[in-house]
Amino acid sequence: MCYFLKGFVFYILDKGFAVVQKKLKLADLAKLAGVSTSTASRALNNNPVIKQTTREHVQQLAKTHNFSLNTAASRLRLQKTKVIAVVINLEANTEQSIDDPFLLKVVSDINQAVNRKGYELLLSNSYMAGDDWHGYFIDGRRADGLIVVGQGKQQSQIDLAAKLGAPLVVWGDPKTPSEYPIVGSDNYLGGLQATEHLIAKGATKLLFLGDTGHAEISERYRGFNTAIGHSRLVTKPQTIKIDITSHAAYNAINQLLRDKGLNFDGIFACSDMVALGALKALKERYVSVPNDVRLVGFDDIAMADVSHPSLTTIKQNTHLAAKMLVDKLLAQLNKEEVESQEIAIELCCRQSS
Amino acid sequence: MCYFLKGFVFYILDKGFAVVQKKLKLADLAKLAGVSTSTASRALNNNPVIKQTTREHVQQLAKTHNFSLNTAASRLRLQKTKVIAVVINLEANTEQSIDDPFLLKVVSDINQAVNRKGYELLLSNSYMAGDDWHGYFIDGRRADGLIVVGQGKQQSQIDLAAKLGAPLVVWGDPKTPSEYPIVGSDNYLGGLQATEHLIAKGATKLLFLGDTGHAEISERYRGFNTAIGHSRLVTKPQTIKIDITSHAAYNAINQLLRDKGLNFDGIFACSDMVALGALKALKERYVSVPNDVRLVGFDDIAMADVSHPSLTTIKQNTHLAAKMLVDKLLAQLNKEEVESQEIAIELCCRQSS
DNA sequence: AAAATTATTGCAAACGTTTGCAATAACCTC
DNA sequence: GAGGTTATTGCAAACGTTTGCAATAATTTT
Repeated sequence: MCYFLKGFVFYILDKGFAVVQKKLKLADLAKLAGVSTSTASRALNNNPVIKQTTREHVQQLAKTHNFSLNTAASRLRLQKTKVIAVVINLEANTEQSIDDPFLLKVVSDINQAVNRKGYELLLSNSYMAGDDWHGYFIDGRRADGLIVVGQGKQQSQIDLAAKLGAPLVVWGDPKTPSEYPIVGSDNYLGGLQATEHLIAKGATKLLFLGDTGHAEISERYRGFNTAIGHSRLVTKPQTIKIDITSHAAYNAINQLLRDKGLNFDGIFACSDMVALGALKALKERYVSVPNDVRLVGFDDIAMADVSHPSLTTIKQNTHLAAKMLVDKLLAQLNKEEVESQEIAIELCCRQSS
Repeated sequence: MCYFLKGFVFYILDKGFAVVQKKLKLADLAKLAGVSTSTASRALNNNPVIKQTTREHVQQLAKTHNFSLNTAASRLRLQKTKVIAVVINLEANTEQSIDDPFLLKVVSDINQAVNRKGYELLLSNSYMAGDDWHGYFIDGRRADGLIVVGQGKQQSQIDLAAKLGAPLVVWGDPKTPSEYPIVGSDNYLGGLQATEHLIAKGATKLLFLGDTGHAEISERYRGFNTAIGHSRLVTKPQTIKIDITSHAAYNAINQLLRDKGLNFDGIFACSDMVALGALKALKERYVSVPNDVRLVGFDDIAMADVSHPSLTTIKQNTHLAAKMLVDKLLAQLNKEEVESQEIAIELCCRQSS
């Protein structure tokens, strides 16, 4: 085949030896179809003002020629991008890292939810976006809206972006008062149920493992304390503040056992990774789980089910949460009012308790 | 403050009650600086042809006004996006899912490597991109290049995109002959070392667990068989073909133990998730690891170290691989010739063997 | 069959950058 | 201080869409 079009020639060599093919622009496609650029544009967008047969003709031609619109031009003209930015909001220093399986699961679920709505996903972080997220993403026309994963310890960047008018939603603790919608699990109830479960299983000397500086985790901690308050049998609980990593948990439990011996019989870990780190330390010192120590985690990551003993945990419904996040963001783009929303959690009772 | 600019007025209310601020365009910034648009553009790009003081003045002004370029316009004009698309290439049906921790780790490492080079990351998949990746990403000006994660079982989409001239690199098995560069671990050597290790630890009845239809895994399998060929003690090994998930592995080992009893004493699992699934099944039936069965995985995901017994595995250097992928892609954008590259693997000897 | 209505198309401007080229300003050199 | 060189700036076009409005073609009404 060989086409001549005003201004240039392009070849398609079917043999597969070489394919030199100048990119078709809409004007070229229009010429091939024998219509004006505007008609071609409308035809591709299935605008009913264009005659049915013309629409089909142009669309057919676009398909056979593998035509794709230049999104840069389109975005410039339309002032929207059909892109949603996901910002992983983690403290720069140590702490829970981007490698955290739970966070990645959240991102993956968001990705699916975003795609289902016909949007693309720009994966980002504060390293790229700097401090002024509104400027970078919205003014910069990189995305139409933001999904922030993680409230972080201080929320100044989120607050600023929201104040400047960036459409945004946050994965975090929905009980936090805020100007923007927050979607997340009922962390308080999760903490409560986890701890009640530990107590029901006979634990009386409880240990909380996690970083209460986090909004979400402080709610889980509140639930922990409430449950203990309801019980007469439980003596004064311990709290060990650690980074949200399995490694930190492993070290913390090791040290505790070394220093004070086994002075607890139930652990509520603020995340599954933390629980698994603790579990490893316990097993290495031949502390039986669940006989000597009952253990409950949070998240229900894939590993929870695969570990031995499998991990009792509070399941976070990331799939549903992702859908809610995207729905609320799109509603905002649509100028609707939206509110924070709590996602129900579920106790998954397994072998560790 | 209150600025008057030809055509509109905007206010910045410092009290924080409301911020109504029309987006500055380059022309506005130029006007504020008292220079032409072209000078402003060059100043922002730090073009040395512009006087030092002018450059600083404009840059300063841009900073105080939180100016950001409209990337849509910029991309249209420059014909490049400063975006790299990452395509997760998974079979639609069951199989290894996007939730797989190892894959997510790879994506996360790529994200970092991409950012370090000043590019952004568009996270995508065949659901969005359809069949014609070149058309969608490159012609559509969504990205300047593609990183494909996973060769998939058939590579028609990758081949097509490459043939059409899309700058692309693939995470996969670098020994596969291809028109495009593939970066990945030395899977053959990994399989070889893993299996030699099992044999060295005294295993004689070996079991391979995984899907040999995959390019990478078939290489690991080749290494497995080579190692066995070198040994006199090992009797005819078994191969169980399963999806690359812990669940499938758990079921497979359960069924094998039920049907044939413990007829193996060493397992080479094609991935850590598979190994962990197998481990769980073994522990539930009180088969001791490593005493009765030695177990080696592949990947070295975070869980490998946290499981109990911790998992001996072949570590894939995803961090380095991600850097190589990005470097090679950028080199391609730079019209340089690039080749496939093998990343060294490393045996991580832990408790399971 | 003319007039009025409706269906369909095309013209041209606009979106906000970047850059080749021309123009001017500043500086040297003799 | 005239002529030549260099440093600095601005004009205007171009990137490829989409869309308001005007224009034409097709259809209906009278």
